[in-house]
Amino acid sequence: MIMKLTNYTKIFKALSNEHRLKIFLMLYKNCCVPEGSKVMAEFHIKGEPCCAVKGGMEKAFTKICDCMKLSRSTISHHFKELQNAGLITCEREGQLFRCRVNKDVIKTIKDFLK
Amino acid sequence: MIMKLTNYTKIFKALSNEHRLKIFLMLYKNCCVPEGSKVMAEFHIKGEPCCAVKGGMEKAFTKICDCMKLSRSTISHHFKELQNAGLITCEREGQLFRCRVNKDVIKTIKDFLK
DNA sequence: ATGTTTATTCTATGATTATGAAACTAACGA
DNA sequence: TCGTTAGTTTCATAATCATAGAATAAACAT
Repeated sequence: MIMKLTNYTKIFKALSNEHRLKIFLMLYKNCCVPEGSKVMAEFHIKGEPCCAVKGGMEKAFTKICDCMKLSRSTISHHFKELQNAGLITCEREGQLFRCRVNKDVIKTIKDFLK
Repeated sequence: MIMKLTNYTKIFKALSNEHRLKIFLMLYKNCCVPEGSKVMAEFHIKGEPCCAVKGGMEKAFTKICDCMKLSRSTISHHFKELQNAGLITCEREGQLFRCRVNKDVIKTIKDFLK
Protein backbone atom coordinates (compact mmCIF):
# COMPACT_ATOMS: atom_id res chain seq x y z
CA MET A 1 0.00 0.00 0.00
CA ILE A 2 1.44 3.35 -1.03
CA MET A 3 0.37 6.44 0.83
CA LYS A 4 1.01 10.14 0.74
CA LEU A 5 3.75 11.43 3.00
CA THR A 6 1.23 13.20 5.19
CA ASN A 7 -0.42 9.89 6.02
CA TYR A 8 2.86 8.70 7.45
CA THR A 9 3.41 11.86 9.47
CA LYS A 10 -0.11 11.44 10.84
CA ILE A 11 0.70 7.92 11.98
CA PHE A 12 4.00 8.96 13.53
CA LYS A 13 2.34 11.89 15.24
CA ALA A 14 -0.28 9.60 16.72
CA LEU A 15 2.47 7.43 18.16
CA SER A 16 4.58 10.36 19.34
CA ASN A 17 2.58 10.84 22.52
CA GLU A 18 3.47 8.58 25.41
CA HIS A 19 -0.12 8.00 26.47
CA ARG A 20 -1.29 7.18 22.99
CA LEU A 21 1.64 4.85 22.43
CA LYS A 22 0.81 3.02 25.66
CA ILE A 23 -2.82 2.64 24.66
CA PHE A 24 -1.83 1.43 21.25
CA LEU A 25 0.64 -1.08 22.65
CA MET A 26 -1.95 -2.31 25.06
CA LEU A 27 -4.20 -3.06 22.12
CA TYR A 28 -1.45 -4.29 19.85
CA LYS A 29 0.68 -6.45 22.11
CA ASN A 30 -0.97 -7.36 25.37
CA CYS A 31 -4.11 -8.93 23.98
CA CYS A 32 -4.29 -12.38 22.64
CA VAL A 33 -6.73 -12.82 19.79
CA PRO A 34 -8.28 -15.85 18.20
CA GLU A 35 -6.51 -16.76 15.01
CA GLY A 36 -8.01 -15.02 12.01
CA SER A 37 -9.81 -12.41 14.06
CA LYS A 38 -9.01 -8.76 13.76
CA VAL A 39 -10.52 -7.90 17.12
CA MET A 40 -7.68 -7.08 19.45
CA ALA A 41 -9.61 -6.19 22.56
CA GLU A 42 -13.08 -5.81 23.89
CA PHE A 43 -13.70 -3.57 26.85
CA HIS A 44 -16.86 -3.93 28.84
CA ILE A 45 -18.44 -0.57 29.32
CA LYS A 46 -19.11 -1.30 32.97
CA GLY A 47 -15.42 -1.52 33.67
CA GLU A 48 -14.77 -5.20 33.69
CA PRO A 49 -11.01 -5.45 34.10
CA CYS A 50 -10.41 -7.77 31.19
CA CYS A 51 -9.88 -8.25 27.56
CA ALA A 52 -13.06 -10.05 26.61
CA VAL A 53 -11.36 -12.07 23.95
CA LYS A 54 -8.73 -14.13 25.63
CA GLY A 55 -7.30 -12.43 28.70
CA GLY A 56 -3.94 -10.74 29.00
CA MET A 57 -5.25 -7.21 29.08
CA GLU A 58 -5.21 -6.15 32.70
CA LYS A 59 -6.86 -2.76 32.29
CA ALA A 60 -10.30 -2.09 30.95
CA PHE A 61 -11.16 1.15 29.21
CA THR A 62 -12.56 2.83 32.28
CA LYS A 63 -9.43 2.04 34.23
CA ILE A 64 -7.05 3.52 31.71
CA CYS A 65 -7.91 6.90 33.16
CA ASP A 66 -6.73 5.95 36.66
CA CYS A 67 -3.82 4.00 35.29
CA MET A 68 -2.60 7.00 33.31
CA LYS A 69 -3.93 9.67 35.61
CA LEU A 70 -5.81 11.31 32.78
CA SER A 71 -9.39 12.47 32.51
CA ARG A 72 -11.98 10.52 30.58
CA SER A 73 -12.23 13.19 27.92
CA THR A 74 -8.50 13.14 27.36
CA ILE A 75 -8.48 9.38 26.90
CA SER A 76 -11.35 9.74 24.48
CA HIS A 77 -9.37 12.34 22.58
CA HIS A 78 -6.37 10.03 22.34
CA PHE A 79 -8.48 7.17 21.05
CA LYS A 80 -9.82 9.51 18.41
CA GLU A 81 -6.31 10.48 17.34
CA LEU A 82 -5.37 6.83 16.95
CA GLN A 83 -8.48 6.35 14.85
CA ASN A 84 -7.79 9.41 12.70
CA ALA A 85 -4.34 8.07 11.99
CA GLY A 86 -5.93 4.84 10.84
CA LEU A 87 -4.14 2.79 13.48
CA ILE A 88 -7.30 1.50 15.10
CA THR A 89 -11.01 1.46 14.52
CA CYS A 90 -13.49 1.60 17.37
CA GLU A 91 -17.17 0.88 17.53
CA ARG A 92 -19.75 0.58 20.25
CA GLU A 93 -22.17 -2.27 20.23
CA GLY A 94 -24.51 -2.16 23.15
CA GLN A 95 -22.42 -2.59 26.25
CA LEU A 96 -19.33 -3.48 24.35
CA PHE A 97 -16.66 -1.17 23.12
CA ARG A 98 -14.75 -2.81 20.32
CA CYS A 99 -11.32 -1.87 19.09
CA ARG A 100 -9.65 -3.26 16.04
CA VAL A 101 -6.00 -2.64 15.41
CA ASN A 102 -5.39 -2.05 11.74
CA LYS A 103 -2.68 -4.52 10.94
CA ASP A 104 -2.35 -3.26 7.38
CA VAL A 105 -1.13 0.06 8.68
CA ILE A 106 1.52 -1.65 10.78
CA LYS A 107 2.70 -3.49 7.72
CA THR A 108 2.68 -0.27 5.75
CA ILE A 109 4.97 1.37 8.27
CA LYS A 110 7.34 -1.55 8.26
CA ASP A 111 7.45 -1.51 4.46
CA PHE A 112 8.04 2.21 4.62
CA LEU A 113 11.18 1.61 6.63
CA LYS A 114 12.67 -0.78 4.14
CA MET B 1 17.89 -3.33 21.64
CA ILE B 2 15.31 -2.51 24.30
CA MET B 3 14.53 1.12 24.96
CA LYS B 4 12.33 3.13 27.24
CA LEU B 5 8.97 4.13 25.87
CA THR B 6 9.99 7.76 25.73
CA ASN B 7 12.76 6.91 23.32
CA TYR B 8 10.19 5.58 20.90
CA THR B 9 7.94 8.60 21.26
CA LYS B 10 10.97 10.77 20.55
CA ILE B 11 11.63 8.88 17.35
CA PHE B 12 8.01 9.01 16.25
CA LYS B 13 7.86 12.71 17.06
CA ALA B 14 10.94 13.35 14.96
CA LEU B 15 9.25 11.63 12.03
CA SER B 16 5.89 13.29 12.60
CA ASN B 17 6.90 16.49 10.84
CA GLU B 18 6.64 16.44 7.06
CA HIS B 19 9.86 18.35 6.50
CA ARG B 20 11.86 16.18 8.85
CA LEU B 21 10.43 13.05 7.31
CA LYS B 22 11.43 14.28 3.86
CA ILE B 23 14.95 15.02 5.02
CA PHE B 24 15.21 11.66 6.68
CA LEU B 25 13.93 9.85 3.60
CA MET B 26 16.38 11.73 1.44
CA LEU B 27 19.17 10.40 3.62
CA TYR B 28 17.70 6.98 4.09
CA LYS B 29 16.44 6.07 0.65
CA ASN B 30 17.69 8.31 -2.11
CA CYS B 31 21.36 7.88 -1.53
CA CYS B 32 23.37 4.99 -2.75
CA VAL B 33 26.12 3.95 -0.41
CA PRO B 34 29.09 1.69 -0.82
CA GLU B 35 28.43 -1.69 0.72
CA GLY B 36 29.45 -1.81 4.36
CA SER B 37 29.57 1.93 4.77
CA LYS B 38 27.35 3.74 7.23
CA VAL B 39 27.72 7.05 5.46
CA MET B 40 24.47 7.77 3.69
CA ALA B 41 25.24 11.16 2.27
CA GLU B 42 27.89 13.79 2.15
CA PHE B 43 26.96 17.37 1.43
CA HIS B 44 29.56 19.83 0.25
CA ILE B 45 29.34 22.96 2.29
CA LYS B 46 29.68 25.10 -0.82
CA GLY B 47 26.44 23.79 -2.17
CA GLU B 48 27.56 21.18 -4.64
CA PRO B 49 24.33 19.58 -5.75
CA CYS B 50 25.33 16.01 -5.16
CA CYS B 51 25.68 13.16 -2.81
CA ALA B 52 29.40 12.78 -2.59
CA VAL B 53 29.22 9.07 -2.15
CA LYS B 54 27.57 7.66 -5.22
CA GLY B 55 25.04 10.02 -6.74
CA GLY B 56 21.29 9.79 -6.43
CA MET B 57 20.85 12.66 -4.03
CA GLU B 58 19.81 15.61 -6.15
CA LYS B 59 19.71 18.26 -3.44
CA ALA B 60 22.64 19.40 -1.41
CA PHE B 61 22.19 20.72 2.12
CA THR B 62 22.12 24.36 1.13
CA LYS B 63 19.43 23.68 -1.43
CA ILE B 64 17.08 21.93 0.94
CA CYS B 65 16.05 25.36 2.15
CA ASP B 66 14.87 26.46 -1.29
CA CYS B 67 13.43 23.08 -2.02
CA MET B 68 11.34 23.17 1.14
CA LYS B 69 10.93 26.92 1.31
CA LEU B 70 12.33 27.00 4.81
CA SER B 71 14.97 29.17 6.38
CA ARG B 72 18.44 27.86 7.08
CA SER B 73 17.93 28.01 10.81
CA THR B 74 14.76 25.96 10.57
CA ILE B 75 16.51 23.27 8.54
CA SER B 76 19.29 23.25 11.07
CA HIS B 77 16.72 22.85 13.81
CA HIS B 78 15.14 19.88 12.02
CA PHE B 79 18.51 18.17 11.60
CA LYS B 80 19.05 18.62 15.30
CA GLU B 81 15.72 17.01 16.08
CA LEU B 82 16.59 14.02 13.95
CA GLN B 83 19.90 13.78 15.78
CA ASN B 84 18.29 14.08 19.21
CA ALA B 85 15.97 11.23 18.31
CA GLY B 86 19.02 9.15 17.44
CA LEU B 87 17.91 8.70 13.85
CA ILE B 88 20.99 10.31 12.35
CA THR B 89 24.36 11.57 13.43
CA CYS B 90 26.00 14.53 11.79
CA GLU B 91 29.53 15.80 11.87
CA ARG B 92 31.49 18.45 10.07
CA GLU B 93 34.88 17.69 8.74
CA GLY B 94 36.39 20.65 7.05
CA GLN B 95 34.25 21.44 4.05
CA LEU B 96 32.26 18.30 4.34
CA PHE B 97 29.09 17.80 6.26
CA ARG B 98 28.61 14.13 6.99
CA CYS B 99 25.36 12.45 7.91
CA ARG B 100 25.02 8.91 9.06
CA VAL B 101 21.66 7.27 9.29
CA ASN B 102 21.49 5.09 12.35
CA LYS B 103 20.36 1.80 10.95
CA ASP B 104 20.14 0.24 14.39
CA VAL B 105 17.34 2.62 15.27
CA ILE B 106 15.42 1.64 12.17
CA LYS B 107 15.77 -1.98 13.12
CA THR B 108 14.67 -1.14 16.65
CA ILE B 109 11.48 0.44 15.37
CA LYS B 110 10.72 -2.50 13.14
CA ASP B 111 11.27 -4.90 16.03
CA PHE B 112 9.05 -2.69 18.15
CA LEU B 113 6.21 -3.23 15.70
CA LYS B 114 6.41 -6.99 15.84
C1' DA C 1 43.77 40.39 8.01
C1' DT C 2 39.26 40.86 5.78
C1' DG C 3 35.28 39.45 3.51
C1' DT C 4 32.33 35.59 1.99
C1' DT C 5 29.87 31.51 2.60
C1' DT C 6 27.73 28.22 5.57
C1' DA C 7 25.79 26.40 9.64
C1' DT C 8 24.39 27.06 14.63
C1' DT C 9 22.39 29.32 18.57
C1' DC C 10 19.36 32.60 20.69
C1' DT C 11 15.14 34.92 20.82
C1' DA C 12 10.50 36.12 19.71
C1' DT C 13 6.09 34.80 17.86
C1' DG C 14 2.32 32.48 15.72
C1' DA C 15 0.39 27.78 15.36
C1' DT C 16 -0.63 23.42 17.14
C1' DT C 17 -1.35 20.10 20.83
C1' DA C 18 -2.62 18.13 25.40
C1' DT C 19 -5.53 18.57 28.97
C1' DG C 20 -9.69 18.85 31.94
C1' DA C 21 -14.25 20.91 33.11
C1' DA C 22 -18.79 21.13 31.78
C1' DA C 23 -22.47 20.07 28.87
C1' DC C 24 -24.30 16.41 26.23
C1' DT C 25 -25.70 11.66 24.47
C1' DA C 26 -26.48 6.73 24.85
C1' DA C 27 -27.40 2.47 27.34
C1' DC C 28 -29.04 0.30 31.09
C1' DG C 29 -31.44 -0.92 35.55
C1' DA C 30 -34.56 -0.04 39.31
C1' DT D 1 -39.67 7.55 34.25
C1' DC D 2 -35.54 8.74 36.60
C1' DG D 3 -30.99 8.11 38.13
C1' DT D 4 -26.48 6.03 37.09
C1' DT D 5 -22.68 4.88 34.37
C1' DA D 6 -19.87 5.39 30.14
C1' DG D 7 -18.16 7.87 26.46
C1' DT D 8 -18.15 12.18 23.35
C1' DT D 9 -18.04 16.95 22.20
C1' DT D 10 -17.24 21.73 23.08
C1' DC D 11 -14.60 25.14 25.03
C1' DA D 12 -10.85 27.37 27.45
C1' DT D 13 -6.07 27.30 28.74
C1' DA D 14 -1.37 25.97 29.48
C1' DA D 15 2.42 23.78 27.16
C1' DT D 16 4.93 22.59 23.24
C1' DC D 17 6.41 23.15 18.45
C1' DA D 18 7.69 25.33 13.93
C1' DT D 19 9.48 29.13 12.07
C1' DA D 20 12.41 33.08 10.83
C1' DG D 21 15.52 36.98 11.97
C1' DA D 22 19.60 38.43 14.20
C1' DA D 23 23.83 37.45 16.27
C1' DT D 24 27.58 34.23 16.32
C1' DA D 25 31.09 30.86 14.84
C1' DA D 26 33.87 28.19 11.67
C1' DA D 27 36.15 27.47 7.28
C1' DC D 28 38.10 29.20 3.49
C1' DA D 29 39.74 32.45 -0.46
C1' DT D 30 41.76 36.58 -1.60
